[in-house]
Amino acid sequence: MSVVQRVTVDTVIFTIRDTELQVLLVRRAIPPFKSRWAIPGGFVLPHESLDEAARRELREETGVDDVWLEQLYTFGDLKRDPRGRVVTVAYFALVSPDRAPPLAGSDAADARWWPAGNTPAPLAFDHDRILETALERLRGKLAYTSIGFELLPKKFTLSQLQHVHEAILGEALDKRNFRKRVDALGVVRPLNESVHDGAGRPARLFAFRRGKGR
Amino acid sequence: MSVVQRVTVDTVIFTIRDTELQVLLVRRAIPPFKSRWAIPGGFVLPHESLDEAARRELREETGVDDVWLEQLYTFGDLKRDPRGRVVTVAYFALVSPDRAPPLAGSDAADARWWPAGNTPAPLAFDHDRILETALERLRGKLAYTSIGFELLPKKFTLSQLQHVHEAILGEALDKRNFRKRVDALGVVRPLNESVHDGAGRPARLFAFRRGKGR
DNA sequence: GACATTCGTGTACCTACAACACTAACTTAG
DNA sequence: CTAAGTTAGTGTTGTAGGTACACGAATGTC
Repeated sequence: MSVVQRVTVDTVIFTIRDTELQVLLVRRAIPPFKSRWAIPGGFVLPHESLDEAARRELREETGVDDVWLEQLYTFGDLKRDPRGRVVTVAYFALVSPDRAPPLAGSDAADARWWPAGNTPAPLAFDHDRILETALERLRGKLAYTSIGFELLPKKFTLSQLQHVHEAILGEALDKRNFRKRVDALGVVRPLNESVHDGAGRPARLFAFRRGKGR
Repeated sequence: MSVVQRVTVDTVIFTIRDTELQVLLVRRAIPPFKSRWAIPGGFVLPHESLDEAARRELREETGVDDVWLEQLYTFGDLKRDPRGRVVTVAYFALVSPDRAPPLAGSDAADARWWPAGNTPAPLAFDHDRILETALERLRGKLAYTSIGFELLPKKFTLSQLQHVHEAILGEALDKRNFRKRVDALGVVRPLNESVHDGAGRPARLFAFRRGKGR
């Protein structure tokens, strides 16, 4: 059979750090695009499904597992890789900051978190486009799903949740309207605990009421 | 390089026939799944992008080009093909009934349109799942895009447009509310023509105001 | 010309979203 | 210990969009 292709998975890994949406990038050590930053990824091995390959990559880069992982889009332009055609199945992952490693990266020495809106462009390959696609999807799903909770620890305050939404959407939200909407969704459960970080009144902790996943 | 895979594109081709959403299937002439019905598709050739491969398949099956074509999802489970792993990038296409060939199929002798909700299950491979995914996407996009127009000729009546939506959603819609919504969208332009098919009052014809594409 | 068929139109209710400001609980500085 | 600073928490009102609902108009058929 001669119609074979090289197939990779690339995973856009998001987290929240410093009340900001950040993305994990690795610096390429070898050509092509040597020393440019790239979305972590690698070849799909013969014995694993696409989802398994994405999960393996994620584990290798961050050490975490059991996080939100979703297929994004498949890119297969002829000239996206100068070495010849490589089809890449892009995924995106959401890692809560309490599980995300501070500096990340076990194998790639040069790996770090970058603000999602301020990456060291241009990235390698067509990765700017992949990142842009991931951001669009993330923003789109925020409105009509509970995906925002994936970026928070199990216990969180409503202000933290609001900051996540604001970081992703890039705009300020009204506190009362936000809390009203969250309440109407019925997906959070108040706990009998508070936290007090720094100044101000202590905040009630909440937990996500899982419908499925996580 | 040993990490290579077989990659195919499969295209779910929709049209409207007899005021019903229908899908084009081909009957397999060879194993595996010999004589089972399947979504048309084929291998991606080395010199073409994924989009080009999908467009070529569509042209080969239906003879049409220049129709709505959108990438759906990529399926790469290990056992979706008994011969070994084949990654398939699924697309879906919307063909208006005035361009869709009545019986369709140039190369595959056994090709025909089936009601989308009543296909000869089980289909070959994981094609039932692919079809289901395509239907979900189509229903989802109907609400917030102008995708419904892709399934109509250039000139159409509002009743026809409503029938398209009802066929896809599988439920009856209120005529006045539907027209109000279409009018509010501002994407149709009334023509100074009417059609009269069979009985009843003649219907005004409308045209789609293209914002992009088609 | 009576009947069947499809086209075309408006109003009232209700629900979801947007705008908007103050009090509560705690820490820090003086 | 008191005043000032900081973050948490809470309701109401207006508006826009969605849903429910019924009849006259234009044509063909018997």
